[in-house]
Amino acid sequence: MAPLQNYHVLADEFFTNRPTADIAQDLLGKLLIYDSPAGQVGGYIVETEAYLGTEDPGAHAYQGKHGRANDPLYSEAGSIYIYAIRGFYAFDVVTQANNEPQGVLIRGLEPAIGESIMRHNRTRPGFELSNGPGKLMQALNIHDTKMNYQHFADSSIKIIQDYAKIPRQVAQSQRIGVRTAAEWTDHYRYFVSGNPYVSKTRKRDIDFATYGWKTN
DNA sequence: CTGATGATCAGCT
DNA sequence: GCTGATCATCAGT
Repeated sequence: MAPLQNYHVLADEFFTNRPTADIAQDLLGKLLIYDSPAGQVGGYIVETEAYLGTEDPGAHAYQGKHGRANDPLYSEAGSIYIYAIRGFYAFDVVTQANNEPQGVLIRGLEPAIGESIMRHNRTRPGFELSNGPGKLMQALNIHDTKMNYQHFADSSIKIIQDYAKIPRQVAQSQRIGVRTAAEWTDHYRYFVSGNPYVSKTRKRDIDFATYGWKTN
């Protein structure tokens, strides 16, 4: 797909007024684009995780934790929250109203725009381009938190409503790298079943014919 | 190919 | 100093 000039970012209402778990599922198939210094890059969201605020033992805002690093989570819906983890960076969309620190972690991207630029940003071959939260940030060439607090309406990163794909089947699992009580572990990671850019996908589970998208 | 292990660094205490 | 919403490597199928 060639770089896009005409599109509509997802409205603020997309990120409010319903459970963050629902928002995380509806983000699958949406196109994320980034106007990087090297040119426009982007891809389809294939894996997400929901983080549900102060009650969620896996969330950065658990028990009201609130500091400089996670403050963007407390800002308005549709804002960007980037954080550092073990030498890498990861990317969240903030959901719900101000001061309601919920968000959706973007964990996998199927490249669609500027793939050659993304490949140049990563040394690993094949699907390892962007099948994980830290990996996709390397592919986008984002290595800091400077875009924190920016809103999709006026950021060089955005998630748009045009050109979206529809998953044939959305699968769910426990969240990766989060170990908490059982009631919080089962249902908050969502992914396009059969898509190879989903992290931890086994080769035999890839649907090479459709990559897990509806084709008609 | 798959599962386990060590590396690594920003942010908090 | 310590702690991860992780990644690349390696040894065993």
